Amino acid sequence: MLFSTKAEYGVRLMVELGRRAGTTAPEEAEPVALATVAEAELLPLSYLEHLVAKLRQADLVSSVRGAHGGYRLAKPAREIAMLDVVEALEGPVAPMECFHTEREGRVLCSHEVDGDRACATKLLWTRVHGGVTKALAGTSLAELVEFADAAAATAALPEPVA
Amino acid sequence: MLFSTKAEYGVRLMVELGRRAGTTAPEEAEPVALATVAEAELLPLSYLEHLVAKLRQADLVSSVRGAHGGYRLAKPAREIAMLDVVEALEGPVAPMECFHTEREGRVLCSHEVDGDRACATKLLWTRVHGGVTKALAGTSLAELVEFADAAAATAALPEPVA
DNA sequence: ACAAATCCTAGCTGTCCAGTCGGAAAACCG
DNA sequence: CGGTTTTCCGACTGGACAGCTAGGATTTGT
Ligand code: FES
Ligand code: FES
Repeated sequence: MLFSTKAEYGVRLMVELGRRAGTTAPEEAEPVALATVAEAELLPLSYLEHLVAKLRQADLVSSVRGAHGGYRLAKPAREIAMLDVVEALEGPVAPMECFHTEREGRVLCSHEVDGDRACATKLLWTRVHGGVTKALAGTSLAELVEFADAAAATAALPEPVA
Repeated sequence: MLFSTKAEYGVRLMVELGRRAGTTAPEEAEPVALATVAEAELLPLSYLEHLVAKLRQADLVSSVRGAHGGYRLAKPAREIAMLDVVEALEGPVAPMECFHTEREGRVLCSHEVDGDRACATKLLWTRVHGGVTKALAGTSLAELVEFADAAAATAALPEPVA
């Protein structure tokens, strides 16, 4: 059980955009060309194009076309929940094929739709689903950006000789 | 992102074994033929054979060969954590390909192994992983069995005429 | 001996991930 | 203007893996 690289790459992309924007309001930040982040993160450019398209459709990034164009965050990093990012890339997050969350948090599973019998495993998948969404929804892009900046800062320190 | 049907079917199988055992100690319970649970849960028998093999290797069920043979739980349902069940079926649970949990809970990811740079997304996947494992480890088979029994009981009530 | 069951290995079919490719449209620059 | 840089869009592919199925060998009750 794992997320695909769509999520991995897409999250990287968002973090990179967040880092370049820094503290400036997203509207004023310079758009970043996709080739730049592809080089920085060592990811295939042509693949990133597909991912960023989904992020744009979800209104998480905005684009500027033409020369000197690129992408920037559509809203400040603190207001972007990673749940939205991941769902934009991978579709609705559910632990099982048969598991569909209704709008009001009500859970449906195939066995119940069929109506024949109560589903024994629903309790388990509901808990798992809750754990994942809670972790995802409770993490903002800003947190990851800070985390990445902090890691880069310590890495940039002159290596003490052993 | 989802678990495969291996987990779904396997959990069903375990619940079924737990229900048939009832409150009797697992050693004394009659072994249940796989064909029985296949019929009860409408699952392909030949596929279940593969799944139960993994559960047996993980010492979650024990088998009795020959006529009147079958499977039973290897220990009381209350002592079986669903995390073990799922991991036996799907392998180690990790949200990403690049994400490996060391024995002491330490987390390694490919970027760090390469040593070149700190991984920006590790924070996120660590939280997700924690959410999933917490949900899975905190749920025992006994809980699911009780849940299933309760649901079956209400369903068995005579349907009030509309 | 026979039947009922577990056990084991192999293979098959579709789906989807990960990535490539080619080219169109849009905007800037001289 | 024309050329360059970029986003944008669709189609295509190669491989991996999920989800079975088939066939048989082995063990054990009656
Ligand atoms: S049918 Fe899978 S959770 Fe109910
Ligand atoms: S490389 Fe994926 S979590 Fe670090």
